[in-house]
Amino acid sequence: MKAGRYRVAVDGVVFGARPIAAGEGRGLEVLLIQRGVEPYVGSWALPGGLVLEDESLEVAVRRELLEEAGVEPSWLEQLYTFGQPGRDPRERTITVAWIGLVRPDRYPPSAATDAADARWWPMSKLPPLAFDHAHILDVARERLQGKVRYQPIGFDLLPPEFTLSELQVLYETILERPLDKRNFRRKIGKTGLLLDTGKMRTGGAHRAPRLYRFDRDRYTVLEQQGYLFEI
Amino acid sequence: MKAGRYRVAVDGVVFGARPIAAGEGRGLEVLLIQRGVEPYVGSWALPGGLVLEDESLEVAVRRELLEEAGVEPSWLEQLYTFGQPGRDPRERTITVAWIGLVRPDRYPPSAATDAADARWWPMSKLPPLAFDHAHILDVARERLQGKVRYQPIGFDLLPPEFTLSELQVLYETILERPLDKRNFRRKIGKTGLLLDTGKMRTGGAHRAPRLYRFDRDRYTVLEQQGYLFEI
DNA sequence: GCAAAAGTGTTGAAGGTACACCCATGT
DNA sequence: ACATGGGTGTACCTTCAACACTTTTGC
Repeated sequence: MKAGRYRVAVDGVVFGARPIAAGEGRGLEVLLIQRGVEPYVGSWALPGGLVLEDESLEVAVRRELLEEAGVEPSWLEQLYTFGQPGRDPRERTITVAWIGLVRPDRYPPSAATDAADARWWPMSKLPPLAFDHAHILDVARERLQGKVRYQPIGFDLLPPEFTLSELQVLYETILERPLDKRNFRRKIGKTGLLLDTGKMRTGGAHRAPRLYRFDRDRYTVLEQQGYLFEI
Repeated sequence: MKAGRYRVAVDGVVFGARPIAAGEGRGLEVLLIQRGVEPYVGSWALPGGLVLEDESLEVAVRRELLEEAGVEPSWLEQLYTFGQPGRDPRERTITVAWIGLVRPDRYPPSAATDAADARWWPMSKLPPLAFDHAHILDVARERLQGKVRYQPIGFDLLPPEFTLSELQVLYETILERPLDKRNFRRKIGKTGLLLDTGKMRTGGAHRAPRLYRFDRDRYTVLEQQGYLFEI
């Protein structure tokens, strides 16, 4: 047994969620592409591909996500590296998996992009996945649930302006448990990271809710001062 | 620019700590090896090496740690993958870094092993490191500080039987801040994960402290029930 | 007997959880 | 007018932080 050189790939687990009416429970979605080549031709898979010679891992995954699925995640971080021999039937391939979030206003569901075979799948109704991608996706879901509680990444899943109910439903969706409305609002309010735009969302069937905006600049400042976001 | 095959390595950041008398403050230590070949010959580096053709990443890092430094970590998890082009001056090498803990009773400091050029270095007085290993070590230190608070891995740094003061000093060392003795004892006690051995450590210069043992089996059970350890 | 570490409880502050009603709007 | 989601405050309980003295042992 000797050391060799192996193919090195990156895969991106990109989650998205559209502004969902409370109660509707559309749920979290993940971006998958349909494979056009062997192996697993026709199967759905995480977008990704081989790392080019002069690019970093992060540049590689961003390039692949843009080429294959037309998305540019507003948040992206390395998830885990999967390197089990045999995970790719052709040849040993080590893949560095990344986890990312995409705002729906940047990537409308089922929109026409050059990636005709990319689409969002609800996490509750996934197709069979190629390679060990089901496992990777599972690791990603757990990481997202942990991460969202102490880093304000939920905002990367919402349009720039959103209502408190939308934010709450999003957190409930990710955490897979209900949250108390009044406690949630108090907690979010106390962070001081929400800006009241003064605007209302009109046109809904009921009382018009206030629209808020995430104060990203303020978070950057607070973060450097050691501030800990927590929900 | 095209995709190629790259060298894939694993590196282990192994932390250790000997039972330290309170106040002595010996601090956390990390295991380094002195390089015998170019590049960076004579420099200190993290133990590690290339992944063999039929081994998983975890097997590879365990093998390298045993071969190069003679240690078998009682806790080990993947840290991060570093793949910046140019991080190895010879040829592009992607390294999957791991973080581990070793109990001192398994690996006496400066003991003679077949790894003559391996030794513990105090985190406060590190030598210059080869490659980007200083950066990797920094990432590992932060991860350890975060991890130790909500996973009972501190016990992997102590001998099987230890005193509460030793445990507290260990936590203070890792977290780099003092802890209140009474609050610490209450918190640790409430987890129900410590077994009183009934024994005392005699031979010390002062009042003999009780010896405790970590109840690993009980933790395994509690963990599966969703129990969250927290200090 | 003294120096040094072991061991032990209480109190006040803060934060978390549970809970119910009125308000505004569109149909 | 009614159905639906928007929006608000309080009381209780749990948890966290701060704090000082007695006990045991070796020298």
